[in-house]
Amino acid sequence: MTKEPTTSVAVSPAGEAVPLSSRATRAAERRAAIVDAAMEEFIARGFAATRLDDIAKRAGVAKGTIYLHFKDKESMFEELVRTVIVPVVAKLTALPPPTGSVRDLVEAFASNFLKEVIGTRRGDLVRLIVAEGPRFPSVADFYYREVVSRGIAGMRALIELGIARGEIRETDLARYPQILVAPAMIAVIWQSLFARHAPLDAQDMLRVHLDLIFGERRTT
Amino acid sequence: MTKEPTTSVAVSPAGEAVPLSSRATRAAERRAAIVDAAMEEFIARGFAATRLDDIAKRAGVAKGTIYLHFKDKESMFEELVRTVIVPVVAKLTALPPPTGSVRDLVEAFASNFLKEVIGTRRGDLVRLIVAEGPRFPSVADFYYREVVSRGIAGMRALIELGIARGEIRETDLARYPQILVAPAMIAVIWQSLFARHAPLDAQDMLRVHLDLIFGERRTT
Amino acid sequence: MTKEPTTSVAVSPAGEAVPLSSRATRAAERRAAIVDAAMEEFIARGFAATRLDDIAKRAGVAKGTIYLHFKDKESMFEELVRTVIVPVVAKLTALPPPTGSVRDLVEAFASNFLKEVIGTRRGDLVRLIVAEGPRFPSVADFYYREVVSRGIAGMRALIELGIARGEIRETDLARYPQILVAPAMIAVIWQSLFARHAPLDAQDMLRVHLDLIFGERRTT
Amino acid sequence: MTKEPTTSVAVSPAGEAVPLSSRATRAAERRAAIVDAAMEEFIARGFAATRLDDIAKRAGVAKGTIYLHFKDKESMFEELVRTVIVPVVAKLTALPPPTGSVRDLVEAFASNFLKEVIGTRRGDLVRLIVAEGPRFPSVADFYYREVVSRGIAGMRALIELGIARGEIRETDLARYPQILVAPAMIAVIWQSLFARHAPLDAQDMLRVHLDLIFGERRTT
DNA sequence: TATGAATGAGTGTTCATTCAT
DNA sequence: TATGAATGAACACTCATTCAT
Repeated sequence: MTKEPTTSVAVSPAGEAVPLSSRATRAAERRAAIVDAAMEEFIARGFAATRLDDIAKRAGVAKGTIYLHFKDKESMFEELVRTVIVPVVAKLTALPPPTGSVRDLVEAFASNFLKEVIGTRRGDLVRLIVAEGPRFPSVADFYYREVVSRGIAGMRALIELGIARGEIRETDLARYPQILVAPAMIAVIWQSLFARHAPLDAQDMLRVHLDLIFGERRTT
Repeated sequence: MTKEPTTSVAVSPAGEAVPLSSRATRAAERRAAIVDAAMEEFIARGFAATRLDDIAKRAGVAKGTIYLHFKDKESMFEELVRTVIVPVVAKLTALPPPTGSVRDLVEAFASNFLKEVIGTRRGDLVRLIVAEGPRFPSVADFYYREVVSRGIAGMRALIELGIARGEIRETDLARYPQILVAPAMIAVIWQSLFARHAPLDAQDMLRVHLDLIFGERRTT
Repeated sequence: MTKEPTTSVAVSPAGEAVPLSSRATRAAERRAAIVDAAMEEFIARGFAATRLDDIAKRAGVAKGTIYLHFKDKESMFEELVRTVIVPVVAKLTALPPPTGSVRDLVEAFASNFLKEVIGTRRGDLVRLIVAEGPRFPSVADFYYREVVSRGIAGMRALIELGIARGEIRETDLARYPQILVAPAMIAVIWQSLFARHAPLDAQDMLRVHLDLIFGERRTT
Repeated sequence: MTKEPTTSVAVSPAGEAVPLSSRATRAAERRAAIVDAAMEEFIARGFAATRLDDIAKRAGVAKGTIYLHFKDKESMFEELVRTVIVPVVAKLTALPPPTGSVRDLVEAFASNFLKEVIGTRRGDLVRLIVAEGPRFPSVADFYYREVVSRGIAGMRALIELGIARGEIRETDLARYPQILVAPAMIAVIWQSLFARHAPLDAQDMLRVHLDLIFGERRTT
């Protein structure tokens, strides 16, 4: 994903293959390559310790090229987070059809989260935001506005639905949707930090947690 | 606490009047001042962005002095985390008398955690470790060994006791003590990142979470 | 003059209506636009601090276009000075008819100089040459050969005429025509540097200077 | 002058020679070395084209050392001009005893100027200020305030004295002391730019100029 | 032991120049 | 011919580390 940013369709300098990559396309590809590479590096080393040289090398572009797309290192970091988060938000907003039990909904959600976030680049991004948030208020703000507040609102709606339908007994839970997602967040962080000491079966843990909330065991 | 480290009469963790500071005492004081200052700076800026100059200034010592106590910046960071964590571990190990209900125990624990960690320097330390862990495996290792694994073990013991006594119904919880502490960890991180967007009543949230686990409401 | 260089109908130094701009005309226009823009920028910032980007933007051409007209930044600077200086030299050479007194001649000359040079772009060019001369020997050489030596020769001729006619008493002046033009040069530099501190009435100053040389007061 | 900035008294690592250079002295020496080196480089290349690396090398210090004495390149340039100009001002202010004729005074002054400025580093400094003044208003301001305005005032006083004593006929000259110094300034610039094309006998030229002002020839 | 001046490798950023389109 | 995206060498400035005092 990060390795081959240079050509989109044809490589042959001869010409037979149609050069489908317009100037704009090429530019977009380069930008994407830079974003990917930067993501990788920022996650691995944090903002301050990341060298633009390394990003450029990894992206397969010259250092100066970065400055055609981003004002400076800080803006790059900020825009990067935005760029990467937006599609996640999109998926998050694309709520699944409200059929079946609330538990099913939440479980589907959790399952998706497990697949898409925990142990992936996106999970590392969460850790990155936790790490750099205090030094990048704009990033923390953006993340709160776009992800956290929406996520909390969505969870709250689900919880209230669960309460209304009698699936959830603990009515106060609606005041703290954070509780619903806390184990998932912990799982994300755990995988980054302690996976090699004690691997965590995130899926099973989340199931137990849902049992706690929805009251009964599910036979998977 | 961090501002006046140069005093030669000293406070001493215990409290008796100190004999006017021997050479060794002076050295220990200086080291403590450096540790305090470094803690503050590392938390505020992260490892890479922290300047030894600033640490020295804040500690009231010359830059060179730091090198009389620590080999280099990395070692300082690693030892620092150890130094600061040890007393926390001590308290954590000093488990309270096993009288009363398990819920009472856990609640006392949570209350202590609220007071001692959330919204304090120590809470920030947790975030710091999350942030820098991947780049400082030794720190992550140490933290896992000294804090996390012990904490998990302790929680598991409590949970098993709760199950044995019939206070906790969800027997699988013993497999994932992380669930018990997840909301507390989330609260720590939340305060660092989103407090100004949406302040979180950590105490109330933890109570709701315990209601979930222990099944019934507590009248505070 | 510098703002709208892209016009395709053109002005042509002469004045006749231009035949809708041939390819060659277009090229000449572009080159002129670049020269104007470069002049402006070099004067404002000096050679080293001037960016080709800015010149291109001001000239309304792409950066690469500059390289179709000039080999590189240095050549551009050198050719630029030549290009701008040539018409000045032309005027200077077009000595006015030698009628009337020498003082009248010199005064006409000074008056022209005041109008055409002091406080104008051309005056700034003089300062630019003073500034960059040492780093651009070819420019200094060219300027000396085309402007200074001719000017000195011309002044000397005038002075000798003045001496022959008895208008100038100080015969040694012929050895140092620089003295004749010194106040004018100082006025040029003064306007660039100190005008806002203490504006200088160049015209009046030159009159006083001529009184000094020609011995009597002139009633303006 | 610029080459040996490192030790002030003794070199021998042995120790017999008294190490007269205190810490403060050493620092002052280093600063002086940097100032000298910077002066040399700025004069040779102008502000923008001068590399701190070269200044450091020439001064015999590490690049970082420069930043112990100056905030950045700009401040260095500004302070440099101040530092170098101040002693000149001092001499200028130390007006010679007002005995003898005004012409004698002015001639002494000119003679001193010839020796101390024309063809020396200080003369180049004047050219440097002319060159960089527009981009460093603070430098132009300082130069005007400390040198130009004082110089003009001093010259005017002399001229008025000359008029009062009947040595100077042209009473309007008092309004433009610039005329008095113009040839000297021109000489300074001429030496920097055109000396190799046509060397100028500045001393003789100034004498002719004074003849013009004071009316009669002096037998040297 | 403590200092802080000095060092110089390292990094973000700029900009003249090139070249595929 | 004209473009402007891409390049990468160059440069100002920083900061961990050393060491003479």
